[in-house]
Amino acid sequence: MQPTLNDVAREAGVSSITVSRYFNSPDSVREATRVKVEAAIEKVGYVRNMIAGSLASASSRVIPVIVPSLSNVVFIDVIKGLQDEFEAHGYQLLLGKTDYDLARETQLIRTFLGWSAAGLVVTGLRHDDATRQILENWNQPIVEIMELGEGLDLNVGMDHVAAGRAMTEHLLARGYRTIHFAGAELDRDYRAAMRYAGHREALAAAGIEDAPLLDLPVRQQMTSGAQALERIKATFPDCDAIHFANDDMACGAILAAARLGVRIPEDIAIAGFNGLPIGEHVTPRLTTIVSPREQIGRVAARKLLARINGDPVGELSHDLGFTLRVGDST
Amino acid sequence: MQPTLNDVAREAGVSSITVSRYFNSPDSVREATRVKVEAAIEKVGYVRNMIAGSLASASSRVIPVIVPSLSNVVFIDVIKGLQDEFEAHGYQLLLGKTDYDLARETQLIRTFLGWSAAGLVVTGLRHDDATRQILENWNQPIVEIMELGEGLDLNVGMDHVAAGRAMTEHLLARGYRTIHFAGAELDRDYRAAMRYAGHREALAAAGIEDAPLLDLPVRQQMTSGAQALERIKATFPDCDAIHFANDDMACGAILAAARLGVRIPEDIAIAGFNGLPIGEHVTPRLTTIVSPREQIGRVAARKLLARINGDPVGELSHDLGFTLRVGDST
DNA sequence: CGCTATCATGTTAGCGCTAACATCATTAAT
DNA sequence: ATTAATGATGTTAGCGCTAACATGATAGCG
Repeated sequence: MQPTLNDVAREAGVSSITVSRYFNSPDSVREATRVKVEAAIEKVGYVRNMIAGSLASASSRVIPVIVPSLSNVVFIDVIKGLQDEFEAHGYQLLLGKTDYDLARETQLIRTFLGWSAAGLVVTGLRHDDATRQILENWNQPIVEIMELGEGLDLNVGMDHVAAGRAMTEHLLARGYRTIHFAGAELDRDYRAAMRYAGHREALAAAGIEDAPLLDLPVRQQMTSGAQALERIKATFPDCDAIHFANDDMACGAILAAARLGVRIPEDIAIAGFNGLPIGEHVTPRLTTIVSPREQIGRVAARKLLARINGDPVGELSHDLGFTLRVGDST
Repeated sequence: MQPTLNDVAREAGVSSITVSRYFNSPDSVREATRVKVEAAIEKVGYVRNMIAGSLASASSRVIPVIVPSLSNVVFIDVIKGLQDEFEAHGYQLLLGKTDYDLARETQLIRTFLGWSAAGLVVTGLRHDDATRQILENWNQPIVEIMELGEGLDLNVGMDHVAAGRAMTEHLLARGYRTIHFAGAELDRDYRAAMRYAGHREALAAAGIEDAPLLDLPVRQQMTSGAQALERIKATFPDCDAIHFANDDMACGAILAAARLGVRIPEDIAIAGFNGLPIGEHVTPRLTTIVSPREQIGRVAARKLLARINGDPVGELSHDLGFTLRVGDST
C-alpha cells in the first residue's frame, strides 16, 4: 500500500493537516517543521493522492480540453500551447475529441464535470442546447477557443471572416478576378465556411457577385487539394485563382501542378490558410494566412489560470489576429 | 450543489448502492429497478462523481500517456490511436510531455500515480533508475511504446534497427554505394540513432565500413533536410544517396532539390522514414518506410485494457513491423 | 506581568462513493 | 411443504484528504 499523509505525519511528529498544509500553503508552515516534513516525505516515499485531495476540496487540478479532431495540425498546435502552460502550473490536461459531433461534446462535458475540473477549454462558440445549459450552470471558468464573439465566458481566437476577406482582397489586388474557393466538408469545418463568407464579402465589395465554391469530401487533405486543382482547371478554364480552405490542400495543389504542367501563379494562383512550415518549402512558396495556433493555446491557458486564481483576465474576448504571408504562388 | 447518488437513490426509492451498481455492474440490477433508477437520474440531472468513485475503489478510469514531444507527428498519430481506443472504452487520457528529459519523466509518473491510474503508457524502453524503481513497485499494467525488447511489462512498437537496415539494403540493391545518413539531434532522438545503427549494419554487411553521419541541430525539420542536402552536395560530391532520419527532412531535401537544380534520384537519391502523406505528393515520390504509428497507439491501448480487465494479452512484446514504400526518389 | 494579537498547529467531521458483508426475496429441487 | 441455492438489494464502514473551527505557542504592548 502507498504511504498516506498520516504516515508522513507520524514520521515527522506532526499532524496530518500540517503535512497537507506543507503541500497546499507552504508559507503557513514554520521553516523548521517544513524541514521535518520534507525529510519524512522523502523517507516514507510519499506520493500525494490527488483523488482524495480533490474529493475533500471539491476541486481538482485537471482541465479538460475538448477538440473536434486530432487529425488536424491546427488543434495539435493549440493543444501543444495549452499543455505547455498547464503543465508548467501543475495542472493536468484531460483530452477529449468530438469528431465534430455536438452531441458527443455534451457527453464529454458531462463526464468531465464529474472530475471536478478547475476549468474547461472547448473548441468553438457553437454548442448544442444541452451543452449550453450544463455550462451556464457550471461556475468554473471556461475558454472557448479558435473563434471570437459572444461566448459562455472567455474566448480566445481570431476572426475567420476577416481572414477570408483579407486573403481575397490580396488576390483582387493582384488582379485576379475569377477566384474559386475550395474546401473540404465545410459544413463540418464551419470556421472554413466563415472564411468563405469573408471571401464572398471581399468579392461583393469589388462588385463580383459570383463566388464559386468547390466543397470536396475529405479523405486526405493534400489529395483533395490536388483533386480540386485538376477539377477546376478542367471545368473552369477561366478561373485564375483558387483560395483554399487550408495549407494542406493548397500545397497538395501546388505539388500536383508541377506534375500536371500547370504554372503557378501564371496559369492559376494558389492561396492557403494556416501558415504551416511546408508552405515555405514548396515551389512556388505558398501565399497564406498565418494563424496564431500555439499562441491561442497559450493565451487560453493563461487566461483560464488567471481566472482560476482570481487574477484579472482582461477582455473576455481575446483576438490574436493573423498575418498575411505573401509567397510566390499568387 | 450537484446531486449525489443519494439524491438519485431517494428519488428512485432504492438505496445508493443500487444506483452505484446501476453504473458499475448493471447486470446485477433487476430490469424494473434499472428503469426506476434511470428515470431518477434523468429527473435530478445526476452526473457521476468520478473522484469519489475513484477514491472509494482506489482506482480511476484514467490512463496517463507520456510522450517526449508534441511537435513530432509520430507521437500525435500514436496519441490519436490511444485516445480513440481509450475513449471508446470509457477511459480518460491524461497527457504528459517530457521534452526528452528522463528526470521530467520520473516527476510526471510520480504525479500521475497519485491519480490511481488504471494503467500507464510511456514512450521508449529507456528510463532512469528512479522511474524504473517506481514502476517496478507499481502493480498496474504498463505499456512501453515505439520500441521492442525486454521492458517493464508490455511493449508495442517496431524494430528500428531493422528498419534502418531495410532501407539501406534497398539503397544498396539499387546500386548506391556512398550513402550518408542525416538526422537531427540523434542523441535525443535515440530511435533515429537505432535506425542509423541498422544502416551501419547493412553497409558493413556489404563490405562498406564508412557510414558518414550528418547530425544537425533541429530548428524545423524540413529546413534541416534542405540544409543537409546542400551541405552534403557541397562537401561530398561523391555521395550518391542520403538516408534521412525522417520524412520531414527527406521532403525538405526533395523540395530544396528542385530549387537547387539537383536531380533526384539521378544526382542523388533520397530516402526517408515514417510514411507521411506528404511523401506521396512530392516529385519524385519519396521512398520511405511506413511506420505503424496509429496502429501502435491502438494496439497499445487494447493490450493495456485487456490487462486491466484481466483478459489474456498474448505476447508481452508486440512487433507491428514496417513496410518499405518504394517511391521514385531512390 | 497580564492581556491581546498573531502565528503555528491540532481536532473533528465529512467530501461521495464503493467493498464487503448481511439480509431478504425468489426459485428450484426434493 | 421444506430446504438450499441463487439473485437482488441493503447496511456499515472507510478510502485519504481538506475545510472549518479550536487550541496552543509566541511576541508585543502598556
